[in-house]
Amino acid sequence: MGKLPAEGTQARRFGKTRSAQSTALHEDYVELIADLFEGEGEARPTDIARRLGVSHATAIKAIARLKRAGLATARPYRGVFLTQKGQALAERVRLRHRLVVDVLRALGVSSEAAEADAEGIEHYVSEHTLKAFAQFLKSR
Amino acid sequence: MGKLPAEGTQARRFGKTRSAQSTALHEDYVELIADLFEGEGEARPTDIARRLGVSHATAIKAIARLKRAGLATARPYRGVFLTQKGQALAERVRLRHRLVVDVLRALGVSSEAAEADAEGIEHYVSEHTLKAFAQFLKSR
DNA sequence: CTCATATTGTAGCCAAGACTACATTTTGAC
DNA sequence: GTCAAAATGTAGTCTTGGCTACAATATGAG
Repeated sequence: MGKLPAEGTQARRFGKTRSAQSTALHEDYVELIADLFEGEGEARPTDIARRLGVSHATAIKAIARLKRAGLATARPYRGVFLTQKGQALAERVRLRHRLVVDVLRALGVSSEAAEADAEGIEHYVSEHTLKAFAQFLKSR
Repeated sequence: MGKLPAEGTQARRFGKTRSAQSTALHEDYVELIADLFEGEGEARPTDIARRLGVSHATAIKAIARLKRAGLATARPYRGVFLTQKGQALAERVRLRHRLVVDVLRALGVSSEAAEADAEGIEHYVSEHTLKAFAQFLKSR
């Protein structure tokens, strides 16, 4: 880390994005695991992999990273579970996702496109912007 | 590549995002190089690195990837130039960036947050959504 | 014209995220 | 209860994007 921009001539964007990238995948996995729990009652690596469109090996490695990050627990052949921290993250992610989708739809984006785009967009919406979104939806 | 989702039970989001990830950095670099050209008349690796907040070595490697992707050319110690393809991409990216920022601001997001968030968001806004954004801005 | 300094380039390392191929467990049919 | 099939896990490889450390080239003072 370290070495913040400090911008020379024409201060501009860039900066945050870089480190945020890492978080996005965690968020996707956690969100999906919470989802599977609700729908299926359990979250198995194979289902996770299928839903994310990756190989099961990839999913398992990602789950290992979730464990390292303290977001999930998993015993061999016994499925994946979210820790409290993981569940909290899942909840936040879910609210944010819904908010982004709602805003997009309010702007005239089709439901399908809204869902699809939100999946990418949601990871980059700051708290500030999130609040503005909520405000906008309320007052219109 | 290959192996598209095909979704089992409750078809949901995910899918596109994965491959789009790779494009985002290319877009950032191309956008910045175009920027530097306008502002400084040239795009040097060190400036690029400073503006992106990465080491110059990282920037140089990224530039090599841009060259491989046919977006830029660069002769040793002679700066970086965008190909036609690179310039076209830069233009598209710039328009999109502006549109995203304008929409965010229209929704009540502060200029600073709009600029910052747009940097991440813009890479995930589809053509469809872009059109909706333009429409929204026009008709209000 | 020389030489210190700044810029640029190269090499080697690392972690993440993805894959395929192979090994191990579980599970369910029989 | 056995055994094949499905699920899960492990190992090894690749690319990307990042870093530091070191080498090479330009540039500008003098």
